[in-house]
Amino acid sequence: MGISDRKERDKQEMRKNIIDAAMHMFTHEGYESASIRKIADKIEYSPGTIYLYYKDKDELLYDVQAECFSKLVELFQKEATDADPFKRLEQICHSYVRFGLENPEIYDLMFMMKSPMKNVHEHEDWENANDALSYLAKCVQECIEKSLIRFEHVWMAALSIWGMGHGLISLQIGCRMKIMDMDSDQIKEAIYASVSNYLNQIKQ
Amino acid sequence: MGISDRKERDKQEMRKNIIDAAMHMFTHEGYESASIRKIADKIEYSPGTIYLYYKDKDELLYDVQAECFSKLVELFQKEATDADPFKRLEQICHSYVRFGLENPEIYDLMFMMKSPMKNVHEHEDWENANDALSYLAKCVQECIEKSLIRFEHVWMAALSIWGMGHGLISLQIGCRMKIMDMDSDQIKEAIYASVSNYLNQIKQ
Amino acid sequence: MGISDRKERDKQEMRKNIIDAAMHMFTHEGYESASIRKIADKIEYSPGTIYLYYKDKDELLYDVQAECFSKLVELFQKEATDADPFKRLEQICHSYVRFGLENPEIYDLMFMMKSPMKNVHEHEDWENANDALSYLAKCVQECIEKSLIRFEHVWMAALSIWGMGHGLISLQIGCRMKIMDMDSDQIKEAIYASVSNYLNQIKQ
Amino acid sequence: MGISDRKERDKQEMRKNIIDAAMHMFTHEGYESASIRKIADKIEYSPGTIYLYYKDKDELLYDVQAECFSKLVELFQKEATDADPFKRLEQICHSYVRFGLENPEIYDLMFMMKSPMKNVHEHEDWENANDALSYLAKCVQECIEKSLIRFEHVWMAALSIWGMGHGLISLQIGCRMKIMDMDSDQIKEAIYASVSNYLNQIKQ
DNA sequence: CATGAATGAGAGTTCATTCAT
DNA sequence: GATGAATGAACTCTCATTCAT
Repeated sequence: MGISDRKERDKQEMRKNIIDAAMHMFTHEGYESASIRKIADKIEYSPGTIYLYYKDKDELLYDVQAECFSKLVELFQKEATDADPFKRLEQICHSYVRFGLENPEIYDLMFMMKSPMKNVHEHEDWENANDALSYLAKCVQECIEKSLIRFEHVWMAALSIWGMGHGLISLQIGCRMKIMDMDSDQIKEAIYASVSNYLNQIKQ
Repeated sequence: MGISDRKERDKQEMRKNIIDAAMHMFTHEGYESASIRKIADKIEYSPGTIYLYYKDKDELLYDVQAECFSKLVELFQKEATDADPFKRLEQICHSYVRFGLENPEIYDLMFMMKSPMKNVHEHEDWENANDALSYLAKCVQECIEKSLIRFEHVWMAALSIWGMGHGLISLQIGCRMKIMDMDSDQIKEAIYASVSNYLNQIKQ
Repeated sequence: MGISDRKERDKQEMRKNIIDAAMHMFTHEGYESASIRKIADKIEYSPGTIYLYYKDKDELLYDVQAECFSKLVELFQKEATDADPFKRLEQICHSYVRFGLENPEIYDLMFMMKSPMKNVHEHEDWENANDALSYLAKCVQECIEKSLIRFEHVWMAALSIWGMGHGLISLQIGCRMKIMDMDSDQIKEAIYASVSNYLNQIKQ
Repeated sequence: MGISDRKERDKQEMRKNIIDAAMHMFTHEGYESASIRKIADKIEYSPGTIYLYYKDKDELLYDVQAECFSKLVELFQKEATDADPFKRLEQICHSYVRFGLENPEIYDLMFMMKSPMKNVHEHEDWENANDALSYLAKCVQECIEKSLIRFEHVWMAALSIWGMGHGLISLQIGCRMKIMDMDSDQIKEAIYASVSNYLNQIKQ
């Protein structure tokens, strides 16, 4: 028992190394640099070794994504703690937007790239996102229970709020905000303002 | 005069061919198939020929994007014609969402992929999107002038509406809706419903 | 007669245009930019037109080379005019070296690139270089006749002097002087000094 | 230890294969045939394999150049061994000229082509050439110390001798000797004669 | 005379992945 | 378990040249 435990532990450790290296490449050199070879180089293993732990690149990216999500959850747990559900909702949204704008490459991996989603099959769960979205969903549920927002269904509220936040962030990451006649800082301000404004609109 | 006219026409026609081929590949085989080689193959020309009309792939994609936007504008002009600005706003949103959900690869090219945006430099306009977004902006402006929606600034209203629509569509295109416990059709319904709901929320 | 004369004149004029454009590209953008297409673009003709005047690129380059040589001869005629043959020899060498160091791309075309020489066949003359090298040869001949240099044969003297000058210039143009522990200016000084020194050595 | 040694040996062997193939192509098919693809074909590997050993073509060519230089040094060590420094100098020059005339494509790579020099940056050493030129420099130094040649500075003597030799060889390789009214064999004779004559001129 | 669209061949390079060791 | 050499297919792009008009 002890032996197979250790093996499992070793395996997890190695996976962790791989993931950390990949995240570092994403963050610091852009997702275009995150090739299997370069990740392997970074941890000083051979490319082949990666395939002992992941069947293909998509699977690896899925795990990297998981790690990113746990960072996001940590952020929520640190920054979105107000007792008042609506205020907490505001905190969640603010953290989410900041996370996206400050970590565009990682946000891309989490919410935009198709590759990591290839292994989440129809009728399966996207486990990576569960905790983060539950955090939002629970908060939304409290808001609804206390009639703090103009929604009846939790799922529609959560989806709408997420949609609004994601929409604004991803337009910016994808350079589509160039159509607004603003510089980069102004755009970021506008995004924060739009989200705040939206929350005010749904407040009741 | 006639000659140079014809030449110009021929040139435009060829560009049109290239764009159509590229759009076809996008739509039917996914954006991964949209390599210069494959596009050239499709129109039965050599890869080099593409470079007589476009200086690089990004420039070509930018033009394909333009074509996509003109389809979207056409759609608006056909489907979003109600005299009442708020109803027209609803029509615009509905058309936009349907366009995105029915043409995911093309929507990707228009609003998500980075490549075609590389030739839109800082402080420049993203001309491709002008007409489509003006269509929305004008409608929003009328809504605000007639106090039909709970917004003061045109740009914030337009950005928010676009953000919400884009957010929901792009989450779906990027397979992130897998987290919702619904099948594909239910998700699409949920997106339409969320957008409608949002419009009701901002109605005043 | 008049008509065919004019045609010939026109033809020469066109060739001159092509050559000038090519030289300009060589000088200002490097020989790598001197593609047929770019030359044609520069004179606002089509690539095909070039082939009405030259059977291939090598032939064109040969003509560009001719133009370069006439510049060199002009330089000799302006700067190498001393009545004393040995002093004139010094002037010739100095002008030649300066020409090479100041116009490396053109020097390359004249004395290093293989392409323009492809149309000078075995047992044929390299006409382009005749005037420039005659200028040197005549000067050398006078030097020998007046016993100013330690050579008996004109051809060997001319070949040696040219060899020395060309050797030093082409090593520099080809970046081989990097082996000397000197910066760019020092190297150029060293080249001038070596040539002067050589002339002193052969002086008698 | 033994294992990593073998690995290193294997790696060096493979590099040697690549270099040999490249040299062979240079020698027998001309430098235009020395594309990555063709070199890979020759050793029956895929093009990508080359990039496991060299980061780009310039780096490969630089290594091929190194190999060429070691051949030249070998030649010096075999043929330029006279105890008398001046006689050794004559032997060096003779070997150098013969090497150049008999291996024009390789000489081109060593002393004329720009590509392999791209990785020798400003203020860096051109290591490949060190041994060969030291061989010359040491000999020249002895000559000067024993007052056998009319030079004071080692570097100027070496530069001049190299310049003369290189000038004559490279004019011939570049087909510029076509201007001399001689056939190929006569030209080679003339080059040897000119170099000998030069050495006599600087003898004191 | 001039066009200029088109070609075909080729360049260097990068990638995810495999597999004998 | 780990290696790392090797693959094969793909990529974007450039070029000298041709030829129907």
